[in-house]
Amino acid sequence: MDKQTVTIYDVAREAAVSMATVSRVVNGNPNVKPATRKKVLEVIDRLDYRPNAVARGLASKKTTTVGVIIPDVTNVYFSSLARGIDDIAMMYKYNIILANSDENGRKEVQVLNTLMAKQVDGIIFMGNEITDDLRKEFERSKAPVVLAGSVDDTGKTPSVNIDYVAAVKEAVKNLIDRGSKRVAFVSGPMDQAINSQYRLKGYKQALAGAGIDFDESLVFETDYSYQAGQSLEPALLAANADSAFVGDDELAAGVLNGLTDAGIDVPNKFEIVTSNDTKLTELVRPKLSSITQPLYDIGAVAMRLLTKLMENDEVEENNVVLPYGLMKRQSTK
Amino acid sequence: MDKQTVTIYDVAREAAVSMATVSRVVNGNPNVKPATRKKVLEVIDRLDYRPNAVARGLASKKTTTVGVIIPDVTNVYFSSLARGIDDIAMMYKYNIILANSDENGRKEVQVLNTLMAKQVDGIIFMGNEITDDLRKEFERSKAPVVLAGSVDDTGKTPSVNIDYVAAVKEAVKNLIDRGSKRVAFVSGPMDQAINSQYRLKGYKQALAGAGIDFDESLVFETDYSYQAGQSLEPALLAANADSAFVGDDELAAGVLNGLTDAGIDVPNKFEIVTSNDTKLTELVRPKLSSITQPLYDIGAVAMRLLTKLMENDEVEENNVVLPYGLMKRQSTK
DNA sequence: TTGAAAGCGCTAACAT
DNA sequence: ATGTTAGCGCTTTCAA
Repeated sequence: MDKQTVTIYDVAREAAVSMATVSRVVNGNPNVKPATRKKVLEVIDRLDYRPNAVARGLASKKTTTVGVIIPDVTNVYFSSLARGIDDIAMMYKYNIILANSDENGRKEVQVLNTLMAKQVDGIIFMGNEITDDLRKEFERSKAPVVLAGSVDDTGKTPSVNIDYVAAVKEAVKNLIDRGSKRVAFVSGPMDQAINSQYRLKGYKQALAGAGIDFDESLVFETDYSYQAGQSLEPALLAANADSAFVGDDELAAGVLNGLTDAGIDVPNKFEIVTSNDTKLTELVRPKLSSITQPLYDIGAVAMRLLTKLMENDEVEENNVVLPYGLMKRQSTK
Repeated sequence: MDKQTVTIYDVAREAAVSMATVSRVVNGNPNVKPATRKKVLEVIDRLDYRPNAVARGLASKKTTTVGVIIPDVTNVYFSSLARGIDDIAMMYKYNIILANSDENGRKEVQVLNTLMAKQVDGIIFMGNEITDDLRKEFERSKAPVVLAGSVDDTGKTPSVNIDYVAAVKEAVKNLIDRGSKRVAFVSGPMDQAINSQYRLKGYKQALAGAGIDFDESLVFETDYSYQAGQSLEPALLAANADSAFVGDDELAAGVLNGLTDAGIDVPNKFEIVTSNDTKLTELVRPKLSSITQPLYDIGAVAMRLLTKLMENDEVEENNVVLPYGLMKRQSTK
């Protein structure tokens, strides 16, 4: 009935060798006489034998799959990282189990547990609020964990990022230097360390550098959505802001369009600089000036770091910081 | 050294029952006396026992993971489907192995093989060129395959789509009815059935319905990228087109911006209607009018269909067609 | 309601 | 260079 599955045993019998020998040729072990190898290969081909990765995983305790936790695949920032992760994973013969978390702590812990149950060899985590619960899970995981584009302020978890503080500082300084008197700080949830500990810090440093007092009323905490940005226009104007640093591109696109649709001239009356340099920045008009980040590379380097951790290779630096840049487009003068 | 892994055997010993009993309580088998269940649960908790999904997979021949082949996660159309897939998968306790294919036939076949080697219980395939090689793989797979947002013109593979012919026909008819004399057909690769067999057909039907002769020079075959669209502007004008149907949103955004940046007034001098109704349509200015598709649902329904196939449930219809719509925004009059 | 025991398909010592 | 033989950790008859 069922397409009869061919096992290593069948191959061994047909080729008149032992299972061990078949296993050796399948795994490229050099200790096989060319003649036998040829014979075995011939039988494998004839029977159309395909090794069962699950059985292999049980016996060898390696599944060659890694778990990837992502807030939302639909967000271009994260999917860009994911693409880098998958490409490098494939290069090193790993597969990816992808799970959306919505940055929901409960979901994250739960997913983490099922990934561990599935015996993944490693985990890449994206998400900006590393709660203690989460950190505890990371620690008791025997599979190494790497953060991609996500910070753990304790620095305990290996990670790949850019220097968010410096990047925001520079971006905001530029705004001020060009004459902006009241720079708004528009960010996602402040309970995420990346916003409260890093970006806000860079913002404050830029203000301090210019001798400007920090003004709480210029801080806009919202969620990462286009709509949220769009509806911010009245508040932004009410606060007398004349420019904004924004922590996410979709959010920034919303801010931009909200302003423009209300007749505000960007960049002449209001400048905007965003954070992630996703392709969205090129789609809108005016195009969004942005901090640039090597998105694909953040994912790729994170995966590469993970392979080293999984294979117990030397790792010089557990917290990799990749270079950022500043790209002037049309939303700044 | 190693965090000692707790096995079902340890639990059985500690609870003074057999492995079979432990297995029963773990799997919610009702044939266990409440008292024993309680005792076992208590030991599981105390030892912090976590069932090994790989061992379970080997013994039960079910891995509760499905493979998902996607052209590129970074494309919002596909990532939107992927999100629907993952949510429903999670709801039914499956995990997703996600693999990017770049719609490259060789890669697709290879990925398909590693997914089968990993004993996935089912596969969701996105990608619009189902070659014979691919179809052959589908057939010899014991795991069921479902296409999401992707057509197999032979209709042999279960799938979830909208009626592309009717949708394009209607979109183009609207353009013509509003006065467009020369509607361009801008699509991705023509070796993809969705373009050559479906969309083009709808386009031709609309022309025929209006008594307009098909003009080869109005067909623009390109790749699915923003840049490709942007650089199409001279050709579009040279062909004397006064409107365009475009097969992909990123591509359409490129066409729109290419035109606008060249000083063409959209929609007054040139109308554009796109195909996928991703969030990109709302980001650009003017906003893109589009065929609407229930993107998330296409993924969700595909995954739901797959669960039925995997569990041998009744399936009324193997080729599900979801409703489409037409959304007028600002790129059409 | 519970247990014994035979696998699932493979890897990895260990022998030879 | 090749074979023998334990497992890997679990599910699943089959008996009791």
